[in-house]
Amino acid sequence: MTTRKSRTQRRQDLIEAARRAMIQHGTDTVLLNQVAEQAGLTSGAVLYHYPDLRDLLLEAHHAGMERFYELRVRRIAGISDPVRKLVVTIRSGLPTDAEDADVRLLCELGGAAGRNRVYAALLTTLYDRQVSMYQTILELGAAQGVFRLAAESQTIARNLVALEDAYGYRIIARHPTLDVAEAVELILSYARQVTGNPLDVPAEPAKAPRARRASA
Amino acid sequence: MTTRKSRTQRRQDLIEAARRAMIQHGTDTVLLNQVAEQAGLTSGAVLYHYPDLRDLLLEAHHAGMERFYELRVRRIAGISDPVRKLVVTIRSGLPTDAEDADVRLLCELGGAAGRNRVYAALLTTLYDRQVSMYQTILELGAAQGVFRLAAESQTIARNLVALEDAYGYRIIARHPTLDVAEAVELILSYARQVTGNPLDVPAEPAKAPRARRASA
DNA sequence: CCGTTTCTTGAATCGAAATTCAACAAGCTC
DNA sequence: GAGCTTGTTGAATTTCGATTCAAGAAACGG
Repeated sequence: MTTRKSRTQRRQDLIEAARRAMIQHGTDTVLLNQVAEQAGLTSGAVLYHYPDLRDLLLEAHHAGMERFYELRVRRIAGISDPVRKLVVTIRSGLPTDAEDADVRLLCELGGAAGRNRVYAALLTTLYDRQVSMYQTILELGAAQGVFRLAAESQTIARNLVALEDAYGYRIIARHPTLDVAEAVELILSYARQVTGNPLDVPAEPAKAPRARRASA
Repeated sequence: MTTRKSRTQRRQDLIEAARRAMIQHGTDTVLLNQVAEQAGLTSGAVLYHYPDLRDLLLEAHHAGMERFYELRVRRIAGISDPVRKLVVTIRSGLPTDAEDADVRLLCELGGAAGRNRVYAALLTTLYDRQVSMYQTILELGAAQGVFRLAAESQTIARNLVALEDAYGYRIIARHPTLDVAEAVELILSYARQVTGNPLDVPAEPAKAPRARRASA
């Protein structure tokens, strides 16, 4: 039936399938068969590659996180203006909408982190990396005299990431009056106060949006 | 074996048992037997009172949320000084530590909200109520001339609640360098900037801490 | 006390999903 | 293209938890 594939290729496929399955059915309610279905295989085949489903789920979460972070890094890679850089970073930290697959997965992870130390560690790492990212931007801007920081860069950076996270949850939970645009404004309100910069950057023309797997 | 109890009393017990069980095993991986065990009953008895386990879980989440909110309201009930009020409110929005039962349950809820509309609605309501709470405090302080608000009260209130939420998650996930005291400082940093008030309030002497059920 | 209602148990049943495994197919090497 | 390795299936088996239910114990009202 299904064409045979190389070990590494199939594992990659399975990780993607697991991501999709988890977003649809939940990190710890997803069934082996649901992952198999997403991959277009049978449960036996999945088990052949991952004798313990939990290993696969962990790898999938890891990959999802990595992808999310890498995407953000890539988005600001070419930008030199600190103001523009900061604004784009803020925008890239929020889900595109309530269906955003990457962020939904992260929310899932957040819920499980209270019970699962490995997931907790994963999220902690992501948080810290994002803080560093902001910190770099802030200090660069300060060095160039564009920002006049009203607190330590770490404090600001931590708060910025915290705001992103929290609004991510709200958006995923479909808050009726708190959409993406509103969340951006709320975070910008803080960022303006604390950088002493109006942060006037026109909205980008909508480019290719981030992958949206949860087509349910 | 177990002593017989009145309908309402037993239902109350079951809600508490469900709370404990969910914190230990996860909102949507908790087993009927685990709830029964927490209640010191058999699965049959649980089913007698709640033919559908999901109803019980929902009530338990609802009760947990209500308790969390009510506790916060009660904490600031007697305080008239807006500065003190604001600071106490900020402190009461964070978990006492990584084991804090109430907040762990809320995090669970957050993770499930992406898939479960009812849970999402529950959290949205809680968020909005907390925003109102802050908004009242902020406007009262502004009216008294103690605060000089640097943005709309709703904007500030939304950001304050968002920060609390996010740091709650970090603390529950045991971030190694972001403990409760640090989180309070981070939020206060924002609150100071935006109220134009130094918010100098000595730490309360540790009173009876919030219930900590997750003794696992 | 006696009968009734309410609550609880424990064992039996049912169902769903995980796990195992023999057979088979598709590449790969020489 | 024969023989080996690797990947995949599908059905059988096992496991585990939910569900049902007959029976019994505790309160309660007269």
